[in-house]
Amino acid sequence: MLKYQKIARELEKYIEDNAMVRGDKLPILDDLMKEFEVSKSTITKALEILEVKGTIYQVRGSGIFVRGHNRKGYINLLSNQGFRQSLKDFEVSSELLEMAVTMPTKEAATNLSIDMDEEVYYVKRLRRIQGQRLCVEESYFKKSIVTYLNEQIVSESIFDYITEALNVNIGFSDIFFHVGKLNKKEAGYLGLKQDDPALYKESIYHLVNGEAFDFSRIVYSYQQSQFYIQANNYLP
Amino acid sequence: MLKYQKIARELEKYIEDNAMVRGDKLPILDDLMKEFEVSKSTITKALEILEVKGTIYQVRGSGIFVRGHNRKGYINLLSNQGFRQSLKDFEVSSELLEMAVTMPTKEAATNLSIDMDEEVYYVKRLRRIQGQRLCVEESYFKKSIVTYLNEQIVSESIFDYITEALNVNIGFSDIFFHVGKLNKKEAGYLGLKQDDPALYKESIYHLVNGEAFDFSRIVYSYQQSQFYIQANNYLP
DNA sequence: CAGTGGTCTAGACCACTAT
DNA sequence: TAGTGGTCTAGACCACTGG
Repeated sequence: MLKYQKIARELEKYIEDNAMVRGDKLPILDDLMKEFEVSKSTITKALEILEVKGTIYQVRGSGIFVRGHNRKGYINLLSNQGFRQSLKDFEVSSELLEMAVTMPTKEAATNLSIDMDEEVYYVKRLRRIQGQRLCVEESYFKKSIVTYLNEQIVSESIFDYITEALNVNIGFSDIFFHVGKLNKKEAGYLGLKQDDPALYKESIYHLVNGEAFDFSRIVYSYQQSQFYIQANNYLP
Repeated sequence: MLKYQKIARELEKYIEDNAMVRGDKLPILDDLMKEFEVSKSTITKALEILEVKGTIYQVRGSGIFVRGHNRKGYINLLSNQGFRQSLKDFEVSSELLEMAVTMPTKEAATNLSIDMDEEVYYVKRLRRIQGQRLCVEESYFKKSIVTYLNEQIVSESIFDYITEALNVNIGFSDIFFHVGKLNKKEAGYLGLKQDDPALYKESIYHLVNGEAFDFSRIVYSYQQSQFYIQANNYLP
């Protein structure tokens, strides 16, 4: 593991362990350099990661402070490692509805930039949060990248498996969403009524080399879904 | 202006001017260093900004490539400079519904971390996109930071004014959102029916020193609002 | 193996904050 | 004005890609 990654993780742990909250001050740069026995740039890089993630903010001439927010029950929209990170305090479960090796739909093929005769894993799951139905997710994984899936894997975190067992490096993702009305089938899955509001989210995940490997479409129940994002303002 | 900011902007312009699309290759690091006559780290910093913004992605051993996406009509959820950046191809207008110097609501006071007797500017606007009603926005600006507003400013981009004329440096923002059903009043503003779906978005904007200065609550019409985010995956 | 991006260092100097 | 974070440099060495 890289030095700056390790430092970033340890600082996150430090914040967690000391139950630090918004506005609390972290040690100054000089002390962090001495503590971790690295150069200033390496500390800076670690802090930058935490800044981008929304964990801290730095104020020139003043110090390094904990960010975070104080609303409970919100899901981090950008946390793509399943829901593990943002909902670690919640009970999240997955019910497998369907799984198959198949050809992609036209929509999936377009979003994955593949031909319609290239095989994909299709996975459909109902996800619950603390027993309540949260969303229905349909995913298409390129079989050339995600070479194997089974019921066991799919009922846990697919992304953990992909990154750890298959050693796939995820680079970036494009997320699109809009609000709409549930159709009858969707409403059935979520235990709601037809025409009830819903959030529709489509994500395209890419490898570090830019190749798309996963297209997913999620319909969130309007009752359980509250999201947050922590943004930074670059380039004034 | 800082060197790396200038370089980042010029590279954005280069991509734009050459109508580059996803997958197109930019000059290699070495050439960029020579072209801009700066050190490797400075180029790296500029590229990092573009990477975080979702403009490019870098592949070790291969090159620097244009990212971007190809869906038209989507709003960048993280673009907080009004809608200028992401919707520059669209006609966006604001109709002022209400403006006053007043005391905050309890909700606004909480989110801004101020007392209920501290003055704020309250601004309520209806925003249109290509003539269609897009959203209703209510904002509370701390008067101690945003010292003056008028109808002219408010009908254009408040954020442009704040950053440029008032010289306020925006640091970061927390964004929360959920889906719900319109009430009668909201539906009236948006030209929709009661109980139609809507996206509710709350944002808290902070200065670089972490002080909250703007709390806003936006209700988006489900018909006009499609959003996107370009995310990066840090720390596997 | 050559090309290309990533990590890390040591240090100079700059810009903002708080007192 | 001392303290603290930000910018920038020059260079060594590492890791991945692709012919």
